[in-house]
Amino acid sequence: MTEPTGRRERKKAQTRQSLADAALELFLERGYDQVGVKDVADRADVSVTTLFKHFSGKEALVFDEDDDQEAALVAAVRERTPGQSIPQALREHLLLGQSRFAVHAADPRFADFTRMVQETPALRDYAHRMWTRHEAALARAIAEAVGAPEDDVSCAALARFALESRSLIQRHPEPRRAADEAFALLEHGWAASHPAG
Amino acid sequence: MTEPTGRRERKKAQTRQSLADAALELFLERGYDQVGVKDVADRADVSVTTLFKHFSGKEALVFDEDDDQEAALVAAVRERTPGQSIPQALREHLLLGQSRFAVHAADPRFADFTRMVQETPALRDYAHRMWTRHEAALARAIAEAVGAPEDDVSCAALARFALESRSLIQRHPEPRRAADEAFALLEHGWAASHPAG
DNA sequence: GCCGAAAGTGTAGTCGTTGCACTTATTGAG
DNA sequence: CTCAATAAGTGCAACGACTACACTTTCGGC
Repeated sequence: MTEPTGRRERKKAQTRQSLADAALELFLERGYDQVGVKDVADRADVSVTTLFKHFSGKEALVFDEDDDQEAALVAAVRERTPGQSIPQALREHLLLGQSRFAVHAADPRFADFTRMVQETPALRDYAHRMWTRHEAALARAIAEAVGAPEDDVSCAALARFALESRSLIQRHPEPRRAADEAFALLEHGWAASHPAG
Repeated sequence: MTEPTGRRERKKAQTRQSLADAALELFLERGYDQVGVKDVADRADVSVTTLFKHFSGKEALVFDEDDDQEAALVAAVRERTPGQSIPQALREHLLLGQSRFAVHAADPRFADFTRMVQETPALRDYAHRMWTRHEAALARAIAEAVGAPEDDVSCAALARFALESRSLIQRHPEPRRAADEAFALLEHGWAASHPAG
């Protein structure tokens, strides 16, 4: 699967990993804002210049570059089980990620990590950005799925709202229930549950 | 109405205004990223230190601190015309701001300004932040209006989605139509307009 | 008139980030 | 095997946003 890479690429990957590890340790130890990129580079025994050759910025040190998240999102729409609505498919996709989450939730390291991300504005924002980056692709996928024009506003809105739901769900103590409510709103509308106003 | 200010406060306001003016001119002239805070301070004939006593950061130089936007948002929900739904009230509130927009759209200066904001990531993000900052207050207002618990997820979701709609609407060539579609989705749900998926 | 508060100044510093010129190691081709 | 191209890594100097500090000036209330 992950094959015959030369010594060069191996060393490169190793350096990258050292940096990521050093960053995570230090950030968890002292807190993100209390750690300088110099500290991270030092612990990884690497120069600051090298650090920035591997990561686009300080925040990127703690997030994996997941190029396939976009593909997974699009697939969730395109290959949803027949008869299932798009909002429902997206809700399930989100909960899947959420549960992959819960698996590791036992590991206290992981819990501390997500806590730190949520409490550090720079990291919170960065994570949100990485996630909502796929809005355009998702909007296109939805439009294609229902045969709407590529720039249809409803589709763009659904894409935006669905992606925004993630942080809504994540900060809730009971993610599944939160997801159900948020996506019920998207699916059936405000009027359905609040006829009064 | 807003008078009896001493010479002190007048000078302070004047300094602030000089800075805002200098910043706007320079940013429109050369582009946001091509201008340093030093340049702005120099043109306003003020030290950099003073600049930061008046503005929390470089981005804040071009935005008015509107403390009443939150109040207006809450009022739009609380004092909506009887029989009007909350999403509709919010749609109208957004379009009102949008039209106050259109009034000035004739001024080419203003058009250039908004173009610059949309094209400069730092400013786009800052504006978005300033706007969505009122999410919690809006969510509370909605919850109160329908008699739901203060932390109700549907209300929080509606607040988030309504606020997010703004940028969706703003980037659309036909704002009114975009607003209608986005808020129709919120009001009646995806299923209402897309029974197929 | 006096005194404290508040506006403004200059300097020096931190921190993230980049550019540059350089060394070193790996690789592929002849 | 050799050599040159390439890419990783280094150290230094710099830039730009921003802050801390110690200081001067200027109002405004008593």
